[in-house]
Amino acid sequence: MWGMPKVVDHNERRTRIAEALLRVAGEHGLEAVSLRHVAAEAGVTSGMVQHYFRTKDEMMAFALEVVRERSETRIAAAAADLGPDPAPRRLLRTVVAEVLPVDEPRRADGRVALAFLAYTAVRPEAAAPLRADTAAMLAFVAERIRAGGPRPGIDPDRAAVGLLALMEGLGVHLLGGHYDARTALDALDAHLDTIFE
Amino acid sequence: MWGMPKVVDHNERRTRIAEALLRVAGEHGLEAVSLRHVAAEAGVTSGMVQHYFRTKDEMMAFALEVVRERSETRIAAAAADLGPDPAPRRLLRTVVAEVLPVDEPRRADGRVALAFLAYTAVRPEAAAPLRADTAAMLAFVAERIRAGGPRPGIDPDRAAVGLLALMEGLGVHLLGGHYDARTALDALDAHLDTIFE
DNA sequence: AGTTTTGCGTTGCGGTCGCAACGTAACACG
DNA sequence: CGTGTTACGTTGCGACCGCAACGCAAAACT
Repeated sequence: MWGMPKVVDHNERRTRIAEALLRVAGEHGLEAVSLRHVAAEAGVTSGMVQHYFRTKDEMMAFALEVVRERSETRIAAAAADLGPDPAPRRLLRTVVAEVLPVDEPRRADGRVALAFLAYTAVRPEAAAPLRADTAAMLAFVAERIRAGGPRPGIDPDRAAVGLLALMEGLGVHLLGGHYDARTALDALDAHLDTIFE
Repeated sequence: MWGMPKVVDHNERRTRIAEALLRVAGEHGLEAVSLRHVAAEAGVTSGMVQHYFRTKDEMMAFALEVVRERSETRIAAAAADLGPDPAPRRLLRTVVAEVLPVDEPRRADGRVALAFLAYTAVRPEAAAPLRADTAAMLAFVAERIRAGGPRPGIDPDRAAVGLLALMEGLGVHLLGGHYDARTALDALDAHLDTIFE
């Protein structure tokens, strides 16, 4: 990345702007996301935002990408904290619990994710990366279930679908304040009990 | 065109406008919901919309109420179709499957519900009715599980949380096109297998 | 040194937004 | 028959929107 008139990490600026977008979206929803608003949150001029994103849709798509990478990183870190070769059940429980919106930072991320979910539901062309993400997670979870000695009669692929759906649903309900973190975690553990011995 | 200038069913008009709002939201998301747009969809002037809803927030809140009542009606109808005293497991499976976005009309409703979920996540003051709704469902499901002879070791309240979360998650994933209806229904049945004999 | 390229700010245009204000027509009621 | 009330329609204002256009400074290349 050499030889450009000004030495600026293009991608880093885009990321910084996208993070401002995510902050705005986490607080007031995606409908509050405008070029000027995001620019103000990022502490730059709206002209600069337009310099790094030719269109708003482009900015949105990039922000969605940032969200995905961020949660991927977070999950990987949580998994790494368990040390090498953790027991599958413990791994899955840790990863899922890590994503659940149980404290404010995680709730903010959850609100952003929910907003983008509704966003992609109406713009199918932007939903592809999310689909790929879930497919990867599905394969990973199924593999871990297989490796963890599931109860007899448990189909790992089916169980993976169930576990991820449970995670999503618990997240949504937690965000809505329908019950507290303990209730959600208890339900998670009870579900894991039905998969593993 | 008959004489009605004075004698008008206030609530019926509000509902008709709200339904137009839901159609707009289902197609283009909540951010496309504006007074003029909703008015056009409803085939009335924007002035009339303002006559029935003093503010946009008021219109939103009413529309949310309509969504809730509508799904409540739909669920009750599905339950009634099973005749008197249906087996709890069959009841629960029918009700949950009824709500899953497996065909276009249900997908449209699902998109609306998802949009409002993201909406209330950022406007906590509008989330109360949703919370009450889930609480009622939770109680109903737990009671049905209790009545259906759950497997030993199953706590009905915990299981109710799990089942409703699974339903929510399967719905979201179906909306995103992450897998097809059969996969979701298989996961649902597998989950019910872990609750009942 | 001069040219080019890039980074970034400023301005403003056409459009849409929520909403208040006002006008009007048809009824209800005295 | 006049008066108030309800049910709309119309207009327009101030704010905000995305985005194009243009200007300019500074760094890189020749």
